[in-house]
Amino acid sequence: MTDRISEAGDSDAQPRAARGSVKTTQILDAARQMFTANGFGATSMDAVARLAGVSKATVYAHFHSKENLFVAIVQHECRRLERALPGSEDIDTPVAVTLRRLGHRYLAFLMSAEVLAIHRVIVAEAARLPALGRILFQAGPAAMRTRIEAYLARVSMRGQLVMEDPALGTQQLLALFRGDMQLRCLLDPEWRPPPGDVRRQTDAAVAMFLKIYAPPAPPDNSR
Amino acid sequence: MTDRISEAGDSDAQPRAARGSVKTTQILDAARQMFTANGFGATSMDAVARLAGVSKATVYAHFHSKENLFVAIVQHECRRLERALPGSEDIDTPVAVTLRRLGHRYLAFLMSAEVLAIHRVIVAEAARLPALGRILFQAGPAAMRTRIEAYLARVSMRGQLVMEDPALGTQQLLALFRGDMQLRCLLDPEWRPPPGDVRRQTDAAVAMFLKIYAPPAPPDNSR
DNA sequence: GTCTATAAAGGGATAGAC
DNA sequence: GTCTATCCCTTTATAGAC
Repeated sequence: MTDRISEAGDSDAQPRAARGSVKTTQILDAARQMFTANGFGATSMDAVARLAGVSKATVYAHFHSKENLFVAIVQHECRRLERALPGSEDIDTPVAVTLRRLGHRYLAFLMSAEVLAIHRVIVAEAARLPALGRILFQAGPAAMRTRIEAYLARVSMRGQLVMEDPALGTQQLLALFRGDMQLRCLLDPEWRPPPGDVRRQTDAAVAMFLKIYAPPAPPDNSR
Repeated sequence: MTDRISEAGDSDAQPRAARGSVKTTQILDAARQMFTANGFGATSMDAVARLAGVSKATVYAHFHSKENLFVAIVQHECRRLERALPGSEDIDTPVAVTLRRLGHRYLAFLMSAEVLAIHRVIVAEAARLPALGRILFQAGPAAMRTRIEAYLARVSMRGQLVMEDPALGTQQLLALFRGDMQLRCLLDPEWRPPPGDVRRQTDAAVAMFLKIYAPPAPPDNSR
């Protein structure tokens, strides 16, 4: 059990050397590739060092241990992910259009190779590093939920939707977007949604959502 | 990379010894515990042998390799899971009641420790053993979908629901049941849904579902 | 900080006796 | 089939020179 993880990992997952140094970047990049491609257990520090073009001792000079490096990677990826989340700023576009566009971008994001990879590696190690899962959940699903909720609350206030509980509505909308596509991609990496299915799924989700939450008799100017 | 997996694994994941033998059962049981608790990479054959109370050579006498043993475990668990899926047989109970009960059992099932564990270990190794992911998806989500779809089609034929596309309706219903609870449990093993949330979520899902698919003006005899 | 070389430990898998 | 003992390899991590 070489890759058993003792605790919640070192609290400082920072490189010991200068943060922006060239080698540090090379190591982080190589580690990201290896960890997301092969997972924690199947990635050796030798392989990381080789891919980064440095010696193994250099890797250890920058990161105390393998777990330390892993935590640094995950935190780094979470920051990237959070920045890449689709927004929904256009308040004047018809709600249906915004929601469809949002769903499309959300699904494309969720099922991109990078996001699936980070999900996989987190799920795999979550039992031994619970803190990482929480970090990812906050940076990903929770952040997304907050953004959508704010948007839904805003258009509700403007009377474009009738929604008592924006938190519930957000959960429902995102769940309808996802369907089982995300889980299926995680379980079967060779599976990809058939062409057109993403659009069909988002359209069906928005249609269902609006049947519930659209105001009683609005002039339908969304299509 | 000792735990890199070359191919789709041996096609026969059967023990070489008699199937029902006591030692075989002990080994399978020990391996299930270790794999689901620690994942593939972090589980050593030594540990399995020790927990099973046999020697390592005996383990190898029953299963050609570590991957072989892993595949056998996953297949075994999938059969167990499929048998444990909640059914929906009572055709005369009001639809709302059946759906609420179904959702409750579905969520309890999805978030049981055993199901989460097998999901985790599959997601972790899916990149290297894609066949396993497909097997689990067929045994789990796909099988569940088929059952619900058959039920929804049946009650639709009896006029208790108005639904053009039972496949779509099934996807929507299950997605609403899950929300983000499953993913959150996978990412953060220490997180559990707050008491009452499961019921609230299923009730909200059924309410939304029926607002869409209930017949126009039925005598509401479900509550 | 960075390298080469190596220590120390653990892993999967097998030989050979019974 | 089952055990004990062991082979052989990879892994993490470090020592010591520069």
